[in-house]
Amino acid sequence: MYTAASAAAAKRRMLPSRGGGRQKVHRPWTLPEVEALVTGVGHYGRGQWADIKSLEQDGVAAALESRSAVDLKDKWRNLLRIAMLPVLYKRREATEMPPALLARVRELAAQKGENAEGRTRGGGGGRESSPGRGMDDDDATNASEASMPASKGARRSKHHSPWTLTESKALVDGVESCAGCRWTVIKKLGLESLERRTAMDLKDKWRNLLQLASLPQQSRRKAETPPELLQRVLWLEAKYGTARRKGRKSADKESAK
DNA sequence: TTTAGGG
DNA sequence: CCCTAAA
Repeated sequence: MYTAASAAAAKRRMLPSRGGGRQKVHRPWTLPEVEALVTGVGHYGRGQWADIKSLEQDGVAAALESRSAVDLKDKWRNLLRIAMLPVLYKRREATEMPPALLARVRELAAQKGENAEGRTRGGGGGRESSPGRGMDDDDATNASEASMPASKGARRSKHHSPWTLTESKALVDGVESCAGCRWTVIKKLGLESLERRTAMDLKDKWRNLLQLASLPQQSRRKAETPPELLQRVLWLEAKYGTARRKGRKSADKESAK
């Protein structure tokens, strides 16, 4: 909270040897900087902070030269709060922020959660055309999409692979029913929820679930993944994990348990 | 290395 | 702004 934040700030402030240069001492954002940030988000969308920082167009890169990608991310978050809950920032920067700019922020924020990337992995003819992914296909409001370079979709090999709880559950179900078989086999079970995930994705996710399940709840980020599911992960891993690594069917494990 | 969130 | 889990 504030105590921790201020404490960290104080600690930071007193540390004499902050090294060779930047002192990182609260540098209020100037209007030009904020405008550059907004322009950047308008071009690449939220995220892509590194790209925005390098955007030469309109002098965005120049204006944000002294700000790191993380700074951009933090500032955007603050701008969003100011734009969405003005009442909570009455006598602050909000008053110095041009209403039109805040309106633009809200506009960009409403720009939908961006287009989901097209996972193209492995060579096994992954067709994944995503038939019914549509939760809400309202793209009619993509007014500024035209100004956005096709940079999202082409260079989306990394970053973001938001697994939904439904997918995670499906994965656990798959592991359970497959009893120690390979990920490629689980993939072939044809679970609808796992349509857009490759065998490697399943492996990676399972690894993450395992890590999550192994961490003390105190260390867990949010409460996204239900403890019950994580519990099942631990149980299934203990039961079939070894078998999977050895490439066996573990028919004996069944009774051994 | 970069991004997302909590601190 | 910092710290750090995730990817």
